[in-house]
Amino acid sequence: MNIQQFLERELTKDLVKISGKNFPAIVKPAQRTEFGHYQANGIMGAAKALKQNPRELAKKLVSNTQARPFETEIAGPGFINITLKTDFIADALSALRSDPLLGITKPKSLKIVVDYSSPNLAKEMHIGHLRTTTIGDSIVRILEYIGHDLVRANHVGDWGAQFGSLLAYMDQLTETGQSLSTELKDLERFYQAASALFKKNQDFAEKARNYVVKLQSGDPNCIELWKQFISESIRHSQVVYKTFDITLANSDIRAESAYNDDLPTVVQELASEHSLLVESDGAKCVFLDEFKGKDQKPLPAIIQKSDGGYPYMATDLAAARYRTRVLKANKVLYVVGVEQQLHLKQVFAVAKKAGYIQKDQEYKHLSFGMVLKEDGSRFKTRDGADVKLIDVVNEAIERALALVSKKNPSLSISEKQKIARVVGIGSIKYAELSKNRTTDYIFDWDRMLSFEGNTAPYLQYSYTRIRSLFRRAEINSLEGKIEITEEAEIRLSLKILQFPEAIESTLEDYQANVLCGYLYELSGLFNTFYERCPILGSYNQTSRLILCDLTSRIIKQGLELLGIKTVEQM
RNA sequence: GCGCCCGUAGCUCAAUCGGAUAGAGCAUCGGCCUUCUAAGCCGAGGGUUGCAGGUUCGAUUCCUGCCGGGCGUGCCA
Repeated sequence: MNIQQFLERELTKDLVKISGKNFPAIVKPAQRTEFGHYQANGIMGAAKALKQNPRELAKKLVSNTQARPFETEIAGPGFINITLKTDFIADALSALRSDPLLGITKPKSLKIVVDYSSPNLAKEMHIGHLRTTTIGDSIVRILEYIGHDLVRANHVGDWGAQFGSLLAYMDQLTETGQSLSTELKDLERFYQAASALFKKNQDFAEKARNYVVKLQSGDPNCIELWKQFISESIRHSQVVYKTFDITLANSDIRAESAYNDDLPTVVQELASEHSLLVESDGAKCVFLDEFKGKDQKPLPAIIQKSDGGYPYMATDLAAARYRTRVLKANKVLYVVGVEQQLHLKQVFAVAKKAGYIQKDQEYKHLSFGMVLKEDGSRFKTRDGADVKLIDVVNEAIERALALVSKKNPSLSISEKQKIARVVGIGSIKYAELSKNRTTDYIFDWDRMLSFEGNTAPYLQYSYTRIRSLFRRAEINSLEGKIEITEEAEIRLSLKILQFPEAIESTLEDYQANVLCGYLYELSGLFNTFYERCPILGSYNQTSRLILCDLTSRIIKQGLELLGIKTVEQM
């Protein structure tokens, strides 16, 4: 049950009754503890529209009480403060215990495509892929959890000019008798070596350009080399996904090249069926009024280049077409950097005109800011200075191992390693997810891998405290009345009951930091409760253990929705 | 030039889409481990929310103008 929605319904019903008009009660969680548990803010607005005194209106609303499970009180200019009765809270907690969804009401199931991670296979995954991969994976997990039908779309870049020099380099290595598999182990170095050759050696550059043509014309030898490179590169990224607990599987990959055969069709459909295509300077373009470039000139969406090649606009349109027609998606979410905003706007606009996006579908760009260095400058994409994602992950695990060894030296090596992995990976993901996704991200080892405060380890640690209690308690059933009396118990209980609200707010704009904030508050309230209220051996041990149990279930589930694991001790 | 985004405590970030006295963490300072894991808890200091106007009972939030920063702006992705 969503208490906020319950209160909203109840009070809005009453407000409509006394005002005769359809005013919402606007119920929100109380901002300060002295204001109770929730507050209704809609009375002031309603009173203004009715030209009435807000406090008078509030008085009517408050006195219009039948048997309500909450107390109301007028405050300030016309707020209504709402305090839930402890019986109500206890009953709601009881109901929650048997609910595998922890209070969430499943919405109507939709088919949702999430386009995320989508690395360029010509490069090794680097820190820039952290955001799309972590955010996308979390959104997928949350949407799936509440019952939607998810398609993970890993739209990897496996086509285009950058493969020319890679293939030429592969060819050259084979000719000189070097082991390809050895060289491909470090893709980043491989790419750098190839691009260095491209710059330095004119013959090589010529060969590379040749390879692009050969690749695009489907030359069998060339395709064979290409396939070898791609499968090696995919293997690399799957290792990163597995290490980093990302749910993307090989089968989630639908690469750019998968749309190759559709590209001429897209061009043809845009031209003949929709008359959208215009030739301009030799390129086939779609001009839409809403896009203006420099000097107010019309800005084209280039579908086919003057040399006959297809830019990613074409591929993205083909992908939209596929997602609509074949996948029949209700919703498509693109977890892509903010710098692609204009591009995606164009894709969506052209796709709508072409009927690749239907009126009842929602295509949405979930943008995120860039990864910056400490000095605020941008991580460059082609100078080879990018930090490999796998290195970040490994360093996090190392740091976590050092910390757990210090904090809990008595654990066995294998236990420490297991904990270090869970804590290290959790820290990186949480550092990313706990921030508003739309702002830029400053990459800082120390900050990212600090394990204090509002971090994954804090939540994971709270969880282990609870698990430790249950290990000590040695009980196998938790049957008994829930009795909450202490302030710390009430506040914790209320937060427990707000899990559905947290999930819903998170999904309003797909902001994982809302869920992070909720889990952090939950853990904080638990730790306060833990300090203030004795649990084992106390007069209401069972009731308190029930609170502990619910807290741990939510932390575990909530972290899982963020792609973060828990351990039993740390 | 034009379009979009951002500017909140020394630092990193919140503020549930207009609500009450702008909150956390880090850092600084002080207290709490012979009792359930101190990766914890309790407390203190720290703010003209870039600036100036406007809208209204009420603005970090909406509007206008400035200042500062970023990204994008026809054949890379």
